[in-house]
Amino acid sequence: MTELQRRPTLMDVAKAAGVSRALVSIVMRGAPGAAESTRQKVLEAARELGYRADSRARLLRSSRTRLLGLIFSSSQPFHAEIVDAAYAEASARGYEIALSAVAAGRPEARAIETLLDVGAEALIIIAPTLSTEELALHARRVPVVSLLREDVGGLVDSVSSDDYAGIRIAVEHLASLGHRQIAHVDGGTAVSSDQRREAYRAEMLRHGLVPVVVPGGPDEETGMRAGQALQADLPTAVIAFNDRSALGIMESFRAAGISIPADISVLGYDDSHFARLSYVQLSSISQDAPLLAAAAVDRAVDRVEGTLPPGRVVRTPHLVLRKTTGHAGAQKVDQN
Amino acid sequence: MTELQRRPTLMDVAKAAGVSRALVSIVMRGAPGAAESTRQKVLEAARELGYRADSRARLLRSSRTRLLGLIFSSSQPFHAEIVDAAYAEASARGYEIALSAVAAGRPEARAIETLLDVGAEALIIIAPTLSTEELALHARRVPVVSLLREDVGGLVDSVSSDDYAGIRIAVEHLASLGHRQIAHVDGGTAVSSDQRREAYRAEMLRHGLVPVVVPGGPDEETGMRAGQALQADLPTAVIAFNDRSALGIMESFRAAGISIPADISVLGYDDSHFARLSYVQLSSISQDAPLLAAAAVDRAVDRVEGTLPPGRVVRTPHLVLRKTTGHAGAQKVDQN
DNA sequence: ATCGTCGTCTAGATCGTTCTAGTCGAACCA
DNA sequence: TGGTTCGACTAGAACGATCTAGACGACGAT
Repeated sequence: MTELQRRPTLMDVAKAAGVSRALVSIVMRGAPGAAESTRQKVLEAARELGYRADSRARLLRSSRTRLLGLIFSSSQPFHAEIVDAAYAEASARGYEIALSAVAAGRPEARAIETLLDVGAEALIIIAPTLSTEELALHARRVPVVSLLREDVGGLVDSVSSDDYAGIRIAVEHLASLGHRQIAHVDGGTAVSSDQRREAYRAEMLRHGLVPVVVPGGPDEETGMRAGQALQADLPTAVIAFNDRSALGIMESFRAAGISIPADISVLGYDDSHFARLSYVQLSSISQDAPLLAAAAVDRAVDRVEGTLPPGRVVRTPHLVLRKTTGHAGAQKVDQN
Repeated sequence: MTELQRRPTLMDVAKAAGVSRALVSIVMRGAPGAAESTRQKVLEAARELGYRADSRARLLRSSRTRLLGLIFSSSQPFHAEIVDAAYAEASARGYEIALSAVAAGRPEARAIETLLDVGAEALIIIAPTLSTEELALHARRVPVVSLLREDVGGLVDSVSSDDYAGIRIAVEHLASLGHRQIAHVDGGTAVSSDQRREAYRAEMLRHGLVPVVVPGGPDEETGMRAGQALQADLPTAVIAFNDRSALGIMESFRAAGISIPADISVLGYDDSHFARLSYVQLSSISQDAPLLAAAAVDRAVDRVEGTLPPGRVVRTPHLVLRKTTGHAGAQKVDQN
C-alpha cells in the first residue's frame, strides 16, 4: 500500500526558495520581472521538488490552458496519421493536445463535452458529422476547426483537401494512360463521398467520357462487394473512395483472376499505411495528412491567440504513383 | 467575428433561482440536503442558463475529476478496439476518459504528463514500454494500470492476457489437426514477443515437436519477410506473432503460389479487424479486447475509489476458428 | 535634499467550485 | 414553556494558480 504523495504547489517552491508565491509564478511562466539570480534559485528549488504547475488552478485563474482538443474516430486508421502530425505541430507552437475519440456509443457531442471539461481552448474535429447548426453552437464558445469537411457554416474554420482537385488528378492520370472506361466506387454515406462523386461525374464529362458510379463505402467489405458488382461489365480503370475500399475491390478482382494493372487499373485515395505496403503498392491520391494536420493546428492556435475571423484553408492533394495503375490494354507488368 | 460568451457560473444560477451558491452546488451534485421543491427550482434555472459545472474549479476544490487517463499507441489498430471498449466501461462506472497517444517523437513520459496535467485520477497504459522503475515512480502519485504487459513491478496493477495459454491453445489446435512441423514467426522487440516465443518453445517440446522460430515483427512487412524465409523449408503450419504479421506471411505465400490452408495452416493472434475481413478469414487467438479493457477500467476505478493494493488480472485467450487452419496434408478446402 | 523612475519583489484579491461550520425556524417531547 | 433535534439553507474559507497594485531600494536628475 503506497501513500499517494501530495504534489508540490507554488507555495512549497516559494518556501524552499525563500521568496513569495507571486515571484515563483513569474519565474515559472518565464514572465519578465525577476532578477536572473533569483530566477535561477527558484528554478533550482522547483526542479528539486519536482514541481509542475497545476493546470486546473492555472486555467481557473488565467483561462489559458494551452490545450487543444482533437476529436477523431478510433476506427479510421487514416485519422491516426493525422493525430501523430497534430501532436508534432502543436508542441512546436507550445500547445498540448487532448484527444477524444468518437466510437460506437460515443457520439461527437459527448467527445466535445469531455474536451471542453478538461479545458481545451479550441476544438479540432476530424470529419465532423454534426450539423452546421450544432457546430455553430459550439463555435460560439470556443474556436472550432473542421478538418476534412468544408461545408461547416461561417462560424467554424475549415481545413480541407480539395476533393474536386483530387478527383480531377485521378481522372486525368487515368485518362492520360489511355483509359476511357473509368468507374468510381463511392463512399456511401461517408464524409466527402458526395463531393468526390460529383467531381468524378463532372470530370468524366469534361473528358468526354461516360461516368459509372458503383455504390460502395469506406471499408474493405463494401469495396469488395462493389468490386464484384463491377465485374459484370468490367471497366479498364476504377477510382475508389479510399484505400480501404480499394483493397476490397482489388481482393474481389484477385478472387476472380482479374489481374492488376494488366486487366484493370485501381486508384485509391488517402495514401494510407495500407497503400504503402510492399505487397500492395497501391497508387493513391494523397491528402498529405501531416500538412493538413499542421494547418488545422495552426488555425486553431491563431484563432485562440488572435482575433482573426474564421476562414477556410484548402490544400491540393497529389498523386502518389505506385503499381496498380498502368496503360489501358497494357500487357501485364511485373506487379511486385 | 463572434463574441465568445462567458459561461454561466454557480453564482449566476444562484441569483436566478434566488438561493445561495452552496445550495446550487448541492443540487448540481445531487447531494442530500435540499428540499425537493427548491431542487426543481434550481435545476430549472440551471437548464435555462445552460449551466455546466466548470470541471477545473470543481476539481481544484474537491480533487475529484472522475477522469481516467488512457495511453495508447496511434499506430496499433488493435489499441483502437481497446479504446472503444474502455469508453463504454468507464462511462458505465461514471467516469470519463482522457486519451493520450504515444507516437513518433512523443514518448510515453510526455503522454503521462499531459494526462496528469488535465487531472486524470488514474492511468491506464496499453503495453507500456517504460521501465518498471519509471512506472513505479508515477505509481507513487496515482494508480497505474498496465494493460497487456505483466512484468511491471509491485506498485502498478496489471491486466493482461495469458500469453502462455494463448500459445498453448494455438499449438494444441494445430497439433490436434495433425501438424508436426509448426513454426513460429515472433514479434521481434514488441511487447509480449519474448513470452510468446518461450511459450511456443516449451509447448512444442511438451508435444514432442521441434520448435522453429523465425524472427519477425509486429507488422505486415516483417511478416512477409519471415514468410519468405519460411519457404526455404516449408512447415505445415505457422503461428504468427499477431494478425498483421500473419497477413504479411500469407501474402508471401500467395505470391509463391502456396495455398492456405491446403499447403500450410496460418494462425494469427489478436483476432483483430483484419482477421475478420471476409476475404481474409484468418483463424486467430483472441485476447478479447473489450473484456481486457473493461477489466483495466474496473481496476483503475477500484484503486481510485478504494484503498485496495495493486494486483494482477490475467485473462485466458481463446481460439477463433476461421478458414486459414486445416488438417495437415489435407486436400485444398474451399478457402472462401 | 527632493523627486521620479526603474527593477525587483510581495500582499491580497480573484477565478468557480466544494466543504465546514454554522444559523434559522419548525416540530417534537417532557 | 423551554430545550432538543432535525431539515433546509447560507456565509466564508479553502483549493492552487494568476494578476493588480503597490512597497522598497537604488539611482540619476533637478
